[in-house]
Amino acid sequence: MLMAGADDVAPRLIGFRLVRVVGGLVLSGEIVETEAYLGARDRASHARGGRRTPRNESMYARAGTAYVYFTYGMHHCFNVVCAGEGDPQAVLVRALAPLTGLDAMREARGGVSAARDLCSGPGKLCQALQINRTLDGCDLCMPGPLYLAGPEPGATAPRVRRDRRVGLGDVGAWGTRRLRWFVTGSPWVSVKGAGETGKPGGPARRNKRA
DNA sequence: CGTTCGATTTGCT
DNA sequence: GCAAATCGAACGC
Repeated sequence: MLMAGADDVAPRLIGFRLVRVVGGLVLSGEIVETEAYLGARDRASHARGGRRTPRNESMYARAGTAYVYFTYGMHHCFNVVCAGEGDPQAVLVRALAPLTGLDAMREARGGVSAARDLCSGPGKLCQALQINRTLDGCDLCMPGPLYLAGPEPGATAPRVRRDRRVGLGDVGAWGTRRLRWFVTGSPWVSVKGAGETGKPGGPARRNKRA
């Protein structure tokens, strides 16, 4: 299931649970928003052009490996590597509906009180679940400090909507492809470009300098 | 070795 | 709406 193209895995991960075990506590949430990064050909990917560096090495690992990177000098983002070894495709997890360990999440988030603000963004959820580069490269398919679990038994499959990816620079046509998936109407998704208006989504943002 | 910039978040205008 | 925060990776010379 995890070994497939990122645009196939991303929508399927919606509804899965992300589980973090730390300090004897279990912090977890249901995945409600994902984005696919399609590998060497994808201009928005860290592996664009086949780039392979110490930072993105995990993207080239086998399906089910975690890719955690540090950005903007202060935030971490968590991805699920999903293609075959040597094929750097990954799914960015952008938001969770918190399930367990809410108090620990609040503390890790610096006293943020609103549950809505705990995991509604890729940087937020990493802070809430204490995910950092020490977890880069870990196996997400086995119970451990960080792993994936299927939807809760009996859970109804959420209605999913798709839209363009968020926060990209100028990546040409790759900026308009609808490679983001999220639960329709969910209050837990990242606010920015939530796409609940029904329109296709505005023009690609952040085109600094010509 | 210097410069640019980022798969973001937050707070202020 | 817009800019600051903050630092390492990537890239040019």
